[in-house]
Amino acid sequence: MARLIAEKSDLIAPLAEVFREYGFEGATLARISAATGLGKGSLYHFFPGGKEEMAQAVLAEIAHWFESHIFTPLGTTQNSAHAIAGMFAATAAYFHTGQRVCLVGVFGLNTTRDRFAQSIAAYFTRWLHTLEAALCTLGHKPAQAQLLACQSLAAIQGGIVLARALNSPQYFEAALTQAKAQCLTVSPTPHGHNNLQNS
Amino acid sequence: MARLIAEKSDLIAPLAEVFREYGFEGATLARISAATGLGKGSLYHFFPGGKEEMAQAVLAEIAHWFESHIFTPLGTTQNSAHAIAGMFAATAAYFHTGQRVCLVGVFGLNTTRDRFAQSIAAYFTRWLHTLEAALCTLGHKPAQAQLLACQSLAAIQGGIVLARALNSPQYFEAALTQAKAQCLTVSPTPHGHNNLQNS
DNA sequence: CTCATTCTGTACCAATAGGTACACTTAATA
DNA sequence: TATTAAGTGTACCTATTGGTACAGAATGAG
Repeated sequence: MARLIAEKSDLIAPLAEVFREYGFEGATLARISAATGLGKGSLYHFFPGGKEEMAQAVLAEIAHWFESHIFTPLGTTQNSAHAIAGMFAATAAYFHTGQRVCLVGVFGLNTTRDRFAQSIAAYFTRWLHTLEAALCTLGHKPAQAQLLACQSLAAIQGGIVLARALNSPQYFEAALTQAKAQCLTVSPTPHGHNNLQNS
Repeated sequence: MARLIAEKSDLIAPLAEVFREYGFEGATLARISAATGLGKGSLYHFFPGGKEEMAQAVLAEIAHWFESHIFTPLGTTQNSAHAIAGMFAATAAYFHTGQRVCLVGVFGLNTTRDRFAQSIAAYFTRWLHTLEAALCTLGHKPAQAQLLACQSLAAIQGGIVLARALNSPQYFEAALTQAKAQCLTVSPTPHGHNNLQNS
């Protein structure tokens, strides 16, 4: 069997950058071709379904990355304060402090949402629920945990919007520190199972 | 002088909706034509500069709307608690509780930003500074006011992303109530000029 | 070396993109 | 009612769009 000259997995990263920069409609095959260094022939060899299949592959890769780098650590790290702080740190790194756009969020904002509704919804619900569970473990009341998780994801996404719009990462950081502080400050702990002992 | 059959001002609203739904690149002249009910001839009569001029006109109208409905009230309303609460309410109404996208934010997320960088930056800086001033008037310390303003705008923008992605306004509301509560809860007021007297 | 498979470049396609040219209609004014 | 400017529809232009077809190059297995 012939060795693969170009690996499909090597294409995901440049593909993702093109979709991020130009959106789904603006990501023309010419731009994709330039970013990957591959002609249409190769592109359609790897992705017979065209742009739609390319975007699906990118979304799948993103889902996989977040699963192993964000969601799993968030759900398994013993010290939940560490887990949550780690999530904020990993997120800030992934999004280049807001200078790099969230592809899933961007796809959700225009009609591209209709094509990828399932992947988009899955991404955010998974994140929301994992964070919520970690917040409960930390000692937040369930209702409060739900609210904090929602607020935190909004801060991340909104921080990206502001940082991009004003072309400065400081706005991402400002939005994030507030959310992070609120997550890690557990209320007067009436009966919650607080485990801040060794953070 | 002949009366205008179609008024330029009547075109802004449908134009804005097309740009919101499809983004700048996805807003084709065919879609614009369908949304406005005007053919290319009329469109280019009103906007000789084409799509770019249309988008600029929409951004200008948005800037004007926010100036009179959000920024001016925020800066002039005597009771600053009322002013800030009013801003949140007006914002939620404008964005249809997160179901309607912020065109300025969306434009900032992809390469469209480069075309309209000035309008985009002006929109957010104006909002940021006006809110910051109102928060100071309320009694927040300057540094805290700056942080809260940034956090609030991030909550709004992030709330839109979540509400769109998950197709439910509840996420917008969740993100907003937290931010609003923090803005209106002024810290133990050591020497700040708090004016919550008749809210 | 041979061969089957994988990969790639080129040529091609119909459809649509944004934009222009211009003759035509509409309608307020004088 | 004639004039004049504003507004409109249609035809047309070139460039680019996503996508297909396919011959040929690369490559490891036998």
